Order: sequence, then C-alpha cells, then structure tokens
Amino acid sequence: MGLRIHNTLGRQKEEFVPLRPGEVQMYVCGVTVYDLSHVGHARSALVFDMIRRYLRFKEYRVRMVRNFTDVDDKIIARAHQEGVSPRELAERYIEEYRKDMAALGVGEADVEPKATDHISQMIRLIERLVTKGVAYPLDGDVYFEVKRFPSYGRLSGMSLEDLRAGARVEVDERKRDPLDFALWKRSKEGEPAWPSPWGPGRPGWHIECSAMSMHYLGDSFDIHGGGEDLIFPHHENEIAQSEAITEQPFVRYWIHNGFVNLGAEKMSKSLGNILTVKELLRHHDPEAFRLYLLGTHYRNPLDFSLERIAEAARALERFRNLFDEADRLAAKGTPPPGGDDGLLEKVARARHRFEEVMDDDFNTAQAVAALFDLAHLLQAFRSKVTQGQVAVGPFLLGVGELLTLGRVLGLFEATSKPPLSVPPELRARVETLVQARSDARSRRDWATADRIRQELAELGVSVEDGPEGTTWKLRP
RNA sequence: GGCGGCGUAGCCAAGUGGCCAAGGCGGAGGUCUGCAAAACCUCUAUUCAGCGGUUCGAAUCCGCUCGCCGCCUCCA
Repeated sequence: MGLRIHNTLGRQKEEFVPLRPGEVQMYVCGVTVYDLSHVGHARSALVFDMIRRYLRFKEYRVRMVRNFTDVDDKIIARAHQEGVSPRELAERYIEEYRKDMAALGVGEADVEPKATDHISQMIRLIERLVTKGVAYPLDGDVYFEVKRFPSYGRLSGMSLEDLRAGARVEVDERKRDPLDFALWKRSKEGEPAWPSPWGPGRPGWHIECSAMSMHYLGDSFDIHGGGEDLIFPHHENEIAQSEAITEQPFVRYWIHNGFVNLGAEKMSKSLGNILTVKELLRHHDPEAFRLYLLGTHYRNPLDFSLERIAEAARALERFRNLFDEADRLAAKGTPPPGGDDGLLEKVARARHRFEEVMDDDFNTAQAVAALFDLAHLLQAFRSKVTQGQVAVGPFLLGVGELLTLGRVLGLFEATSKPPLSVPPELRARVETLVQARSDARSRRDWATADRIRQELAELGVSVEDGPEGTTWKLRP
C-alpha cells in the first residue's frame, strides 16, 4: 500500500507519486519574524516535522526548505518602535524561533533561507513577469495582473467574481484590478530598500516563496505546505507568479494544517489570544504536547487546552513506565528461556497497522492508537515474563519496535523524565531515605516504612515496590 | 454576501456505505501487593446535532433546519 495525501488542489486524497522516484522535495512556509512564536506556529512546524519523519520512514530521501520572512511591514513597524534595525529585530526572532523548535523536537530544515538573501532572485522573477506582460510597473511598484492568469483562484476554489464580491481590500484606483497584488513595493522614507529596475524598494510578500522554493527545489517540486490561512492569498499568488513564468505545474501536492483555536477562536496575534511556545514549555513536557497534537488529525482544528496536555502527559507516563521496565529487564542479563507466545507476530501486525493508517493521509490519531495497543500487548507479555512463563527477548524486541514507531512521530526521544534534573544533594538524600525504608520493610516494620514514604512524598518523590526492588521518581 | 469546514460517550478524538463505532483521559469493579503505586483483566455510545430522503444496508451519500468555526485584509 502506498501513501495517499490530501491535496488542497482538488480537495481530495491522491496517491503520492514524487517527481523523482525515491526523492521528495518539500517547501514549508515558515514564519514572519517580528515576535515570539506561539502554539499555532508550533502546530504547523510539528505537523510538517511529522510528515518529513514519516517520508523518511518510507525510505524517501527528503529535502526540506523552510523560509524566514525577514522583511515586511510588521517587522519594520516593530523595529521602529524598539529603535533597532529591522535586520537586528529579525535576527533576534530567528534565533528565538530556532530555540523554540529545538525545544519542541522539531528538526532543522535542510535549507532555512531568509527572504533578504534572495532579493536578486525575486527581481529576476519580477522582470520575467513584466516581460511576459502579466505584471505591470506603476509609480515604482510592480503588480501582478490576475486577469492574465486564467486559473487564478483554483487553489482556494474561488473564481475572480467570488473574490471580487467579497473583497475587503482597499480599492486602489491605480491598479487594473482590485485583486492585482504587489510583487514589488516602492520604499518609503526610512524603510529598508534594495535597488531595482523600478527604483529602490522591497519585495511583496508572495514573491519570496516563489523565488526561494524554485531556487532550491526547481521549477516543479513535490510538496508545499503551511497553515490553512495561507491558501489565500499567499499560496494562490505563489502559483500564479510561478506558473506564469515557467508554464509548468509549480507544486504537485499542497498540504495545509488546521488551526489552533483558543477559546473557540483562531489563535492569532491580531486577536490577542495567543500562548507562546516558551510559555507552553515552561509548564509542559514537549513530548506531552506532541502527543496531544498527534491525537487530532492535522487538517482538523484543534481547541487548545492545557488540561488536555496534562492528560497527554499522563498517557505518556504509561509508555515511559514500560520503557523503564524494559531497561530494568535488559540490565539483568542472562535472559531466562521461554517462548514468545505469538508476541512477535502481533508486533509485526502492529507495525503493519501503523504504516497503513499513516499511509492514509498521515492519520496520526490512528497511529497513536496502534502504539497504545502495542504497549498494552507488551505490558501483558511483561507480566508473564516476570512470572517466568515466557522469554524476555521477544519482549525487548517488541519494546524496541514500539520505540522505533514512536520516533517516526517524534515521540519517545526521552524514554523517561530526565533524572538529570534531580540535584545531586537531593538525590543523595533520597537514596538514603529509600534505603532506610527498604531496611524497615525487610524488618516488616511497616509503620517506619510508611513514615519514610510520607517524608519522601513531601520531597516530591514517589516510590514503587516491585519484584525487582524499590524504585523512585520525581512527581511533577 | 461569496467560498469552505465542523457538530461522534462525562471530556478529548479517529472513523466518510456493510466485520463488536479506534485510541486517550476520567470513572466503576476485580487480580497482584504488608499497604500504596505501577501493571494486568472486565465494564463505561443499540448510537453518531435534528428532521426527511436514496439504498438490501448510512455516523458515512443527498436535501432542509439548528449551532459553531475558518478564508475572502497581515496571519502557521
């Protein structure tokens, strides 16, 4: 079975066939760097990170480009406000974005280009558009003439008439059509400017993605992604610009992720209802957040809720308990003999199911369900290992497979809460108390044992007595 | 106004014509354990916003109604 992807162009699932066998070229719209990124940006980044991981699991060689928009009105306005240069402001937030993504476990793209490093490529594209007669200069600006591109509106599913009917853009009498959009903007006093055939100015927003994607990936490439708010006008305009020049299909598969809502409304800066990634990670485990996100299909809206993330953290604990158990059994050495009781075949079936549901337009909710089922299976088997009924080897193999599959989704990078976060002096004190409690227990002095457990609880430590002895961990 | 999407258990959420409607959280009972925790087992939607229709058969297709959201302006 092959991968099927929902293509925004056509609004249906299609079999995924890359341009070159075994290779995938993808471009993802990144962020405009004028402020800290929020949970909505995080969702988009995590979705495309998951897609890239899965494509790699399918043994595709993936080349991914994710851009930074580092010149635009908001950056300029913000920089003026803070009394720094737009470049300085952009650099700062690029740095912050990279830190946030790393903290979320989102891998770096193969290329992370900045718009301002590609001005000459943009100018060349604009020149070609002017030469072809699909764009026209006007007082130092250059506009794309939408009427010259017959399939304009195809991605968003709207006709020019539909678009004109609902147009909320300010009518600029100079433009040939209200829907014509800027490729190049004449710069005003005090704004960053680059020399061009039309005078000093700066690029319009849409042209940068055409320029950078075609520069790094070619005139036609496989996947272009971003949040669903980019469908119109951003991606619609990219198609118009690019295809007007090359007269070839720009992108084969358009993938758009759904929004994060907060309080029944889209999380966005203009509405003011945002939660930054930094704020999120101050209180929550990044893997719990990832598990929470994966529980909802990437195209569906997600109602953000800290309570749901806390639930995901509890669910994640169950996997981690299993991994701890596997570590303990693996460390014991000299595996006792025994059968596998059909476990490995069930593990293979779980893998098959995982791949099948992921092949269906990245159904991570189902994939996660397969992971939970596999974990249950392994836990049940582990009870039998402990009782000496079956061998430990198949159990460890099964856990290894669970880890492999989870990591395809970016989960289980940390198999347990990092014990490193325990300060050494606290660790020593806890170890002493745990030992004292074990001594008391071996004397069957339950009163003392319980008292010590209470003492440990006050330190935020919980203890568990198992057949292999007592273990402890920090409670969140 | 135009275009599009959503409404599934206490909560979250998959499923888009036919095996018992995934999975998670929460809850109930049981096993194990000195107790606890963890883990395991069982149970927790005769029903998919409502009303009609198509079909041998619909949560899934069609129509209408109600409620919610997004895009059409910068936006992941």
